[in-house]
Amino acid sequence: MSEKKSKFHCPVEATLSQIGGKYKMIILCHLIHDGTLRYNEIQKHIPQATAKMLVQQLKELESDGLINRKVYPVVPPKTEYSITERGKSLTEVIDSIRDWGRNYMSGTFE
Amino acid sequence: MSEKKSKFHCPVEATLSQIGGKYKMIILCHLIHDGTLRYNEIQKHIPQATAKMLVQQLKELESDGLINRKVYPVVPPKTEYSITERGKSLTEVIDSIRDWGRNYMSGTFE
DNA sequence: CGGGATCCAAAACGATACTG
DNA sequence: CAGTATCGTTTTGGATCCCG
Repeated sequence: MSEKKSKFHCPVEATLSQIGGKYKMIILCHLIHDGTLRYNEIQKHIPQATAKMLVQQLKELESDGLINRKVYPVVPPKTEYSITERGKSLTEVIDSIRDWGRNYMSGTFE
Repeated sequence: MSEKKSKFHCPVEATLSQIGGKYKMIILCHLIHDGTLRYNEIQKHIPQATAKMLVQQLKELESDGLINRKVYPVVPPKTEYSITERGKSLTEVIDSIRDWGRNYMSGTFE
């Protein structure tokens, strides 16, 4: 087989297909640097995201193997999210984006 | 004044506000590594983008100071795009994204 | 050749209400 | 607490035709 002619014209597209979602890089950034977080902790970090969006993005990240989701069978519910090894491989990407953003926000480029 | 309470909750968002558009990172990648390109050369590099989308993204990149647009007053028209110094500051970001994508495409993570 | 203008479809996103 | 379901809006993207 292997007639799969590669879905992507450019490697950049391949990366974006995994982390191009609106909140995905932000989620990864927090999970990489803060470690394991509960659902509502993530929500506090990203207050502009609605629950629907957050859950959706978390699910996609999980099914792409970038984050882990662990549900504790207790009441009230408790769910923890953490970065996977595969997710950690994005550390350089996320950090460079974060660093550029810091410079941008501090006015270095304006 | 300075009552601008910072539009971004996270530096990652700041970066995405500049290069988060669908084709922006791909455009920047080509302009960074290939140098100056004519409009139709960019289009050949990104065949899945329609003219409308491409022009839109190029305009936004230009008004954000990340790329230059030079129009030659000749017939037929000729327009060249190139990276600005500010745009070059994104080289690390773009390269890390491209590098991760290369690994992803070559199956390292699958 | 390098667009602009218009119209339209689809996807992304958000507000609200509800649930185990 | 950690979601799900539904609906409506907004944004994104594309097809087509037009222009200097």
